[in-house]
Amino acid sequence: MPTSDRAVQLRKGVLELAILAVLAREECYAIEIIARLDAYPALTATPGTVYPLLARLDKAGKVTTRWAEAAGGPPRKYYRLTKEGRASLDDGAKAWTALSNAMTEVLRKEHDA
Amino acid sequence: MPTSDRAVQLRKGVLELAILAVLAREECYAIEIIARLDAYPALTATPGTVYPLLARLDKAGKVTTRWAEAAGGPPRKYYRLTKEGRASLDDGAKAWTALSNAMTEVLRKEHDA
DNA sequence: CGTGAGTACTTTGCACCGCAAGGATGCTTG
DNA sequence: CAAGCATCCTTGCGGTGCAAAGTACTCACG
Repeated sequence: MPTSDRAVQLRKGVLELAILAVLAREECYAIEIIARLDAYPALTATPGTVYPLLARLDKAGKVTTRWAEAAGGPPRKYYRLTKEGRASLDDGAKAWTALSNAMTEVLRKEHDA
Repeated sequence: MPTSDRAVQLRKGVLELAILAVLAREECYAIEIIARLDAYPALTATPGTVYPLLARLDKAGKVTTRWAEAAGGPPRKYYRLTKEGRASLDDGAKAWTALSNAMTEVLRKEHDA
């Protein structure tokens, strides 16, 4: 196990949000996304996680894809946020904030008390 | 909004932590825990979630249980945090903080940018 | 030319979690 | 005793993250 089992569970649902956020900045291809997330140690993700997730986003209409030839390597599949994707990101950011605030409060009131 | 709701996914792994935090304050029985969590709108949980979760905590040695007669109702099963449970809570709180900080940062840098 | 290294995409199968729905039991009150 | 409430527990489904393995394209080098 690369990370504790708890971290795996905590990440559920969060990675989708993180990826939407990354794509909000600019169009990316999968490995680029993974590299960006790697900048945040708690958010590292593997291809086995990211590719199915991107496929889901595509199917849900939250992103569009386009193939582009790359110099010195196989073609890359770029993902771009749609309006729906942007709305989903905004929505998710609110849900995250609500959850984050609730947890901060419960940990402070109950745990530290 | 069955299980496909984003909030449902975001909650994964978080509820265990929230329950450990509640039990850190004082011994509780299941319905009491649910009521406490209800004070935090983002953390409401149903019996179908809480009972299996508590059974897991028990099996993992993070809590101990004891039956107590209750005036005006069936006996209640009280859950109390063990040392391991306390350690798991401290550990989880750190993992949560790390994830929370990472998400806050990624949302700010990528989303708002 | 062909072999290997590096880049990039995809699929499969497993383990875990939250939840709705339903069921079982004990205590109280009319 | 019947109705109602409080409390506990189980089953089955859908969704997610992950490791592992597989495919395909390009370039460098002998």
